[in-house]
Amino acid sequence: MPLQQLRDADGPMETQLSGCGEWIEYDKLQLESAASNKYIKGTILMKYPPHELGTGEKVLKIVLEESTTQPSTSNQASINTFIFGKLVEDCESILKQGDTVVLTNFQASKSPSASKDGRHAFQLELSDEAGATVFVCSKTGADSAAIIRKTKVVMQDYTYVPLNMIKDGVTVNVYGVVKFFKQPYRSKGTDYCMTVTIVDPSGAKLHCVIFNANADHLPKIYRTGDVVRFHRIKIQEFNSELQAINAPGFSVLTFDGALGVPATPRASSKSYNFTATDLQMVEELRRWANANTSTFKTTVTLADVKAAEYFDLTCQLVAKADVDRSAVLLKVWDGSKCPHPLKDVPVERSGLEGDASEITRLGPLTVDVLTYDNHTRTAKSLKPGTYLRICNLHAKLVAGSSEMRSGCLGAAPKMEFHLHGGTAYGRGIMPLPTDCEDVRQLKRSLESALSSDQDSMEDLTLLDVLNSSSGPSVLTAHQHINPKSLGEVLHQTAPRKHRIRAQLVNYEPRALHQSVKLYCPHCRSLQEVPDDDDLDTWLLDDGGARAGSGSEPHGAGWYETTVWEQGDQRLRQITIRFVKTNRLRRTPERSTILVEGVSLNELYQFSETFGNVIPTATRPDDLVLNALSIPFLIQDGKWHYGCRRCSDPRPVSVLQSLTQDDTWESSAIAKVLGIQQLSYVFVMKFTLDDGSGSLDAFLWDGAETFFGISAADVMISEVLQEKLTRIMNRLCPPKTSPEDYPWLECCLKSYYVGEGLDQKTCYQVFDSTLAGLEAI
DNA sequence: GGTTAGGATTCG
Repeated sequence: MPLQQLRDADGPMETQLSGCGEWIEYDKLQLESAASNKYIKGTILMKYPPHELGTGEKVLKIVLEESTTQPSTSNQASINTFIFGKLVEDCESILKQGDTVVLTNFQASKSPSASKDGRHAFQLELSDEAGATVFVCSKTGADSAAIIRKTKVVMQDYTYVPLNMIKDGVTVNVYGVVKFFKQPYRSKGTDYCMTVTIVDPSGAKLHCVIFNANADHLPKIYRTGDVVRFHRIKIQEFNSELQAINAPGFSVLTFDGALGVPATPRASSKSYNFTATDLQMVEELRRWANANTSTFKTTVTLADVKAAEYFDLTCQLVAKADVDRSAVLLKVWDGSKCPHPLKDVPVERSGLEGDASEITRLGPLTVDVLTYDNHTRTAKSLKPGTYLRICNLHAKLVAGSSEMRSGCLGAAPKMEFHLHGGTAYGRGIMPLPTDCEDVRQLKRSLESALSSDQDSMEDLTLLDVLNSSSGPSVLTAHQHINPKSLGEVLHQTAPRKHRIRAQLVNYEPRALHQSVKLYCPHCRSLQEVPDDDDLDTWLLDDGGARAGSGSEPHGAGWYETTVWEQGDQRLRQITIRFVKTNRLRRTPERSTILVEGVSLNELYQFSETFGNVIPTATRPDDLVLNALSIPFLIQDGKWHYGCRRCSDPRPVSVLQSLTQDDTWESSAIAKVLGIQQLSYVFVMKFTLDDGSGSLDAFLWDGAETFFGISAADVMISEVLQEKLTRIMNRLCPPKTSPEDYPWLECCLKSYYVGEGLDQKTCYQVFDSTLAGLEAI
């Protein structure tokens, strides 16, 4: 209820306000968007006549004084307060000078008149759009008791002016499609600034300048073509053209301009009004803009960049380095290969911030971007791995200096990428959130680039892990290759494929359970499978310690909750949430449960009974996954882990989207939860010897085919673990002299790892399968 | 009730 009256008869004001949060004094106010858990109190010192905006919406200005009991000399003691929209009508008739009011869900912004009127440096802005409530405690209780109203929460009906209808001097609401924008940058004054040009089907365009002390409150525009909704922009004339500037109560929503993607508003404030009419408006503008694509820039990737062109690049940061005082180097990639010869910016490897193996692995696809002047500040703040849009990047062709010196005209000039200083043409670097449409598309390009790179002959990551860690015949898929001796193999350059015949004289790890690792197909890193002791500790630390916070997250109707106490060493509260589904038959083995506060033993027990078990933890407003060192899902007894580097975990509530259908596959669960699943792989090192030479070869990719056993299954099956032991004992028999070891035939491929003098040749067993396993 | 900017390439 936007306006409520409090009566003395109903008890002390403080009691009546319980539930409105905490009282905040004027000098503790902060520049934040509406804080729902705080209220502010004051006496009405002045009340001005309401004023109408060009939108038809009313504004009421009142001045509040902190306290009537303690006279204060502080200029913080009175504060300008602006009330917008539907709330004005009620406040205008009910509020009287001298009344005490309490305000919630207000927004504090800088007061531009503070230096003149000597009042508080901030002002308060209230609108029902932001959920503001005004409580009034009238002195003349008898009179106003008659006008207590039960006002319904009626949202303001906003009117939007077509861009060709706007007039000088009015404050209006508009919708438009972004034709040009400069991303937020620091102005020479006190605020961040952003300029936006919008267009609409009326054919007119409007230049807008938006300021805010907090860059987060500026429009979240990611690209031209985005749709924006501005509330309360003031129209004024500049250089004989109309321009818009943010007016008091300004708010903005931004939408992706693509057809068919969800119209999810990116808001400048925590609460906003969004109706079905808005949705129609967004869709209409999207249709119009997409039918007139000629007005917007086309997407350019590194593969299709032209010489001397300025373009916007959507990419991921791989590494960065300071070059000098005015330049920072960014190494970026977008999954495509730039066809031009590239100029590399010389920097010390030690000066590069970023994952060394990533820098090496992605090297052939990365480009060097030099950023200058004002952009170095942004560039320095970026973390490798961040997704970026670099706007107005200059693809510059430069003749190589050595070619110039040797007079070798005609030598291919090299391409350099510069982000020049200044903000002209929207120049700048913008980190993109991982959930935006452009990043989704970029990730697909990066993934496909990685998977087509799978066959490349280098894999530093794998080698790093192996170096730091502590008969039967074999059928090969390449019978057409003539077998070679290991002596010959050792004398040939890499990369090359060979078929060999040798004895397995040693293998590692000897403890076979250590041969199963977790592998991320995205970043290609390997990690150990967590052991039980660690898991038990992490589970109780992560889940158990916080369990029992009591309150159930909001909107929790999609599961049923059961809670009980468990008293072993320390008292724990176990929470089980049974996810409701549309299924007629709900059997435990087809059910999904969310568990919290459980020990490892209990987790094992639940996973034996229930089909899907998801360990969770409670946060104040949400149910979340635990740290990714804990499995995010146990499905049919299989423990699924997520990659800490490549996952972007979402609140567990997103699982609701699965309750409508039957797709409770681990991959579907991982996808909605934002988890990059790790797969179980075998990783072993075979020492092979055929008398002519000896070498170490890795067995991993293809190891499941080699053994005919799945690495994930071997984790949960003692039978398979015993079988693997028997296989290895057959291939490399203990208590037997080496000359009696069986001979294996298999395929080997060689590849280089490292650079320069550190380069070495490695070998990998591939495309090979053990035969005669039935007998083992 | 309004300083900042007010789209307009390029030193590197």
